[in-house]
Amino acid sequence: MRHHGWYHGMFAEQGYRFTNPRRAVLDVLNSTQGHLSAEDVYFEVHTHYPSIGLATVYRTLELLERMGLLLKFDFGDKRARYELSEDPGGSRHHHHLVCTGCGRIIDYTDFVAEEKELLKKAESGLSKKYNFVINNHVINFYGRCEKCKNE
Amino acid sequence: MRHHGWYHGMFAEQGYRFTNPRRAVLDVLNSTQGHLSAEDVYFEVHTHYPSIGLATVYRTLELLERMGLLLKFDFGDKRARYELSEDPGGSRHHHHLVCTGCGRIIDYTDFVAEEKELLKKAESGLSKKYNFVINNHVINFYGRCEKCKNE
DNA sequence: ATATCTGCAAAGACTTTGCATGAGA
DNA sequence: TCTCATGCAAAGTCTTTGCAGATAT
Repeated sequence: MRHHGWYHGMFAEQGYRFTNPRRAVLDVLNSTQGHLSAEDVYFEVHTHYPSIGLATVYRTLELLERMGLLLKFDFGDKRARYELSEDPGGSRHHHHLVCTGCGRIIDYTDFVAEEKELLKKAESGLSKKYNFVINNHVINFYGRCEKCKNE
Repeated sequence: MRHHGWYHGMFAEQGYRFTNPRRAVLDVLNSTQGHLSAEDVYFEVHTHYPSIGLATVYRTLELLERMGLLLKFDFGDKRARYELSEDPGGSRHHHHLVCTGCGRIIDYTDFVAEEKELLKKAESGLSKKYNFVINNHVINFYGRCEKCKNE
């Protein structure tokens, strides 16, 4: 996990300040496992720092996303979900199974090797063909979990 | 392209009525190429049938999605995007390249074979392991198109 | 010192819903 | 006929923004 000093430098380099609200949001993201909504983060932050407002949480999440530290997902319910980004190959890199019944999200790390190979191929081919620089990708599977499959 | 009779039967089977607004929405979806927002559909429908309201468009899109005729996407701007669903292997099956600069969406059909193989493998493996029935998947690439890459 | 950041409340954007009227089977 | 669908406007939900006061460097 990354430490405050590392973040501090990262922010400073890009002309941003490493403030308490930002530290608090990062601590939550680091200590909780993924797919948190903005409100989830807000509640969690709020238990430790009640003075931090929801708008600041949104602004911080947006900043972290711009800095490339955070990924923003949409799983089909209405709210955006966030998790710290990790390179494919990193130990926490994963994709998602989304239950359209109850909204449950399952992380999986299977087939990472095959995925990586395909993605590498696709990324280079597509960026050449369309003169498009690819920064990121999303793979989601949608379906019904064991609790919801019989509805 | 599917014709009105086919749709009529499809609706009737499931206890729905094949009404003018629904016909109009389907005509728009069939005659325009993908990733339309609800408002896009509304404007298009509206030129031919000014009496049809936005709420009905939303309700129709939601119904079509439930019927499995329509796919709903979120490309990271705020609004949902819709396109008629097509089985992998169908001639119009494709995935998307999304420009995070200008929002442009490029359809591509490359690497479909490799994708299909991986997806088949992943779907069967994951559904077994997690006892999860997979109905659908999304693969998106995010990056910068040639116009936006130098910003 | 001073440019950036924050909290609050208000505004914004997209989508959903209630209800009386209208239309398909 | 009688249930389902529609139109309109109002309400809902998540997210963004304006601005005065606070904070990091």
